[in-house]
Amino acid sequence: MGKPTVRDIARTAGVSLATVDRVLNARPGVREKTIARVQAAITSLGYVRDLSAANLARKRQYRFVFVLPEGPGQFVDTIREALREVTASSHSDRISINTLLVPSHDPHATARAIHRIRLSDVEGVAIMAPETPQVRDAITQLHDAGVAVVALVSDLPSTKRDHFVGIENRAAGRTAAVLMGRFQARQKAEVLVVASSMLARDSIERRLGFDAAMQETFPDIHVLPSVEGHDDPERMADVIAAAFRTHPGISGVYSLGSGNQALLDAIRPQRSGGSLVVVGHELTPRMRQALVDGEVDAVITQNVGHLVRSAVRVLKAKCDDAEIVESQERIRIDIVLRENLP
Amino acid sequence: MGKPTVRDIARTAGVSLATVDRVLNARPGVREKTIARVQAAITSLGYVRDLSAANLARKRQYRFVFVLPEGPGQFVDTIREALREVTASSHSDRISINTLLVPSHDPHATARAIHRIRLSDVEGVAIMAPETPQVRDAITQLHDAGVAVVALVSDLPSTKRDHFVGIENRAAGRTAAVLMGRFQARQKAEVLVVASSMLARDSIERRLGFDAAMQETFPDIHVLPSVEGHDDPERMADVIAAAFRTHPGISGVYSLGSGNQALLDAIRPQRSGGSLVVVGHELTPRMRQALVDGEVDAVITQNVGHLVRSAVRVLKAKCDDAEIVESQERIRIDIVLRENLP
DNA sequence: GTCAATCTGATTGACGTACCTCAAAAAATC
DNA sequence: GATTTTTTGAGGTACGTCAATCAGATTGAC
Repeated sequence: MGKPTVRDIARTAGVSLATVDRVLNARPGVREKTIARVQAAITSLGYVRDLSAANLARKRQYRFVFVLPEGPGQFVDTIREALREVTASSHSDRISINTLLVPSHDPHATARAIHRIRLSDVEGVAIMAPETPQVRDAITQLHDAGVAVVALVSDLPSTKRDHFVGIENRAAGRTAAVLMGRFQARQKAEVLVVASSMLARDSIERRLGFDAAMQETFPDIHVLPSVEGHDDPERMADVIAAAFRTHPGISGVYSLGSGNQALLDAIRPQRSGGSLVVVGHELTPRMRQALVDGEVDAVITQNVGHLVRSAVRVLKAKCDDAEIVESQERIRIDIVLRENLP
Repeated sequence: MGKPTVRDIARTAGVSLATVDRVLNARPGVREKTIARVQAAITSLGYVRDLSAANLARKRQYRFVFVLPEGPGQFVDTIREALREVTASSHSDRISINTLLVPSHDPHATARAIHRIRLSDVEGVAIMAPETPQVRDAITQLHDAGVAVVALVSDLPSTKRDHFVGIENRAAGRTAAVLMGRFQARQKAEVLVVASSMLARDSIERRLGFDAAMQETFPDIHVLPSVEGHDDPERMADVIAAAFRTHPGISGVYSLGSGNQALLDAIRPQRSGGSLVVVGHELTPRMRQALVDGEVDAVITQNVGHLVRSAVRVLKAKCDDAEIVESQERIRIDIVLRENLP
């Protein structure tokens, strides 16, 4: 005997198909007592509704929108690339994905873009944006319209988002710290922290984690105040050069953000005989190359493919209001060395 | 307009539904010319067959069998646990999974178990076992009967397996080496390698990778010949004690296998004032605890949840003969420190 | 006991595909 | 040109569920 169907439930509960249907889909017009009878039959038979048949019957479409920053940036590029892949392959699961690019660092534009989403045309939205009042309001509106919302990469904790898909950046910072500390040749060392403000919250959390872990585990390592390059190669070169001039003993560089091109270029001339440990975030093509070339020693990253797929799965689960498989959706903090490059 | 259906194809190709059906399902009785016409219509319309509707119509069931070693061992336990989860949640995707436990290290029993699988009742098999002639023959039989076969955790490269789901153990060994080397406080060091023969091939490959990377990157570190504990706590204690007596300078221990309980117990008494770097494989509950307690410095592992889900997805894809999303199915070599414990 | 409101049953037609049959048309063979 | 073979068409049923209708039954209020 195959899996039990609605027919079997109807039979064992002693009701008609129509009633079973009403119960299953929480439609009105069934007495409490009858509902209970049907529920009992369902559990006793171990019935699980055939979602694909159901979706077929109701011509269900999952329409999701991903709101991503538009600006240049290899990390966002890898995410967009992963999203393209997922978009193509999830076509067959009745899932259609649209991508909305908004200028980064422009909360108003982000909020406007979200507002422009035709609520009746969309079941779920994934948002990668810094948390600002404008964005918060926009998310509230989405949520109140019954649209599922997940925060991507950077959490939006004080909004009505349903879920956060991304890594815990504090732990990522701690991880970076431990690698930085253990990779140092000497106990005493000076480490430079470079910020490139992508998503403010992420950088701050990483920095906090980094400092905390450093202090706990490597009290002899001196972490310098962070310097910022503001995505400008020339400025970055100046800032880095200045830092190395002031602190000739620097033996480690930790890059908080993901815009690493300028930083890597700026560091290169500073490498003297001594070994310099470089730790950064996000496995972009550039960082991959840097690992291979030995320019960077470790990259803390998150699997963007997993990230995007997880976001889609979570959105879908929210729409079906199904359970989320926590262990599957937890994004791991990946440590990538040259040796375990994926 | 929605997605094109078979009807649309029939219309634009100027043939009947039956013919489209014959073409789609590669049934005989259609002229080459007509097939071409239908194919043209399919591509021009961008038709993608609705798999869930198709599966519904053909009452398709994916019946998979996982052949796993039975013996004790926390690593296999975690796999079984992950498999239980997947089994439960994939019920709704027409996927039913049975687990077959066979005594580990018994190639004949493994082969017998595989032979006992009723070929007509199964679409795919995932096997975690060492490669032996008996197993190879059994897999050949499966393959010839049209059953999809994937090797799990440990590859079976010279068999007719369709796919391997697991990490590249050589790279895992290299990764372990680099961590071991960089975590050492001094350049000169002695490292003990401990084997616990789980799946022979894996250990050998890890060892090869470990040695190679050590030699390349840390020529000053002396890697001792590996010692074996044979899963026997007392023996392990003796062997370890002996090693530390002979080489008092040991400052690193690398455990190749996954049976780490006995090893950890054996190491504890040997810890003197000097720092001892311990690197092992597989994030079992015991290893997790050891990381938290600082008994172990790094664990090279693979995400067992991902592993099992990937195996299922691959088996399903083979059955549908659909494309495999390589990037999704590549199992990463995870480096786990205390700081990035998932 | 009547009436209305509330439940329930029976039935039907989708959804997109698979698979089957039977007959008609076209092509190949002689 | 007649015969056989191959190809195609038309149509139906089924899969498990949803959604809708309409008629019938039960309930509760008065």
